[in-house]
Amino acid sequence: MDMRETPGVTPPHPAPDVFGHVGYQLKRAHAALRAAMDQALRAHGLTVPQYSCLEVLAARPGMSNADLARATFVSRQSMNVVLRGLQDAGLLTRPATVETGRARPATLTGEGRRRLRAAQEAVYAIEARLVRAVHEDRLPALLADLDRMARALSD
Amino acid sequence: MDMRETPGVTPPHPAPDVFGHVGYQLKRAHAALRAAMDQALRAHGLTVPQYSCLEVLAARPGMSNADLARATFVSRQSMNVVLRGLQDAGLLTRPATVETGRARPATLTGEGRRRLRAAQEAVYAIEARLVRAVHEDRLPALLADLDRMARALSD
DNA sequence: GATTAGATGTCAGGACTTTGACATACCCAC
DNA sequence: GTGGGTATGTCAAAGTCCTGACATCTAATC
Repeated sequence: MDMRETPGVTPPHPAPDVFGHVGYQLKRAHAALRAAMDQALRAHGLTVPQYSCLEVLAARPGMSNADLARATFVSRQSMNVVLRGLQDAGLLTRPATVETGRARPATLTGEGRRRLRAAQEAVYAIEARLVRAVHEDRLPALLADLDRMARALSD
Repeated sequence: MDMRETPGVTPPHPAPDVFGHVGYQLKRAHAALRAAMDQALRAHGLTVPQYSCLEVLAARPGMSNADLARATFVSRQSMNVVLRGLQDAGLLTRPATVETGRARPATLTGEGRRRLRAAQEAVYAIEARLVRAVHEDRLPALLADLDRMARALSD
């Protein structure tokens, strides 16, 4: 057994130090993705939260503020200002009033779809680099592992 | 071939929508990890950047402000305020002056090591949940994929 | 030795995000 | 119907982080 001068907490798996932990590598990959997306989207006049909102909204039209916040992993308040900005820019519309409940469904405008399509060209190039980086046979396994990790921490 | 009503950009791999993209699942897993760590560290009076700084510093004593910023994926300015806070709390020390260059090496104090060890107990429990979530035979492959993705976006 | 480039620490300003709080609206048991 | 629980939208305040900028220090180049 390991008899070095480590009276500390034993890590849950064999790793020489923090840099070998799953959490650290997850953070590192996410930081790289965030930086790449930030730079790519700057040319299109969009921030990452704005793009995420448009992308999710294109896949699931009619989502409410709270729905979008959960789907993009930010607070309702943050998504609220994002929606305001996109609405003022004419990229999406929300009914001023709604017959039942408080949730106002948001839908993309034509201009919103156009801007999203232009931005997707840049972002999908990044996604393609991610996909090429992993061995293509292992891509489904990677997606499954990410999903299981996320759900393991959410219960 | 796919003949649905999609005149948009074709995604780089088969996924019904955004939620199947690698980038999205990466973001989701990271958000779950961040939330879990935030909650776990609150009991120990540490923020995630503070804990990251202590953890990295324990693995590589004597790192400078810029070194720590790069290792924890924040700006030098953010790391500077983190170091100030930890220094004021007596968890690490930096020499006021240095014989050569501007970089002041930071080292943990005894109290810093004690606080880190206490916090590690909580954080390593989260890391253990991550490790259990993935099939243990695939853990090395997962770490390799995360590493390759991060490096693929950093060149 | 002077100069240029690169790296570091720090300050000021602004942008973004979160926490806390409150009012409104639905749903379900009773 | 009524009360409790839950979900939503929004406001205010605080915290966090980043971009831009500048001075300092080293090392390489001429």
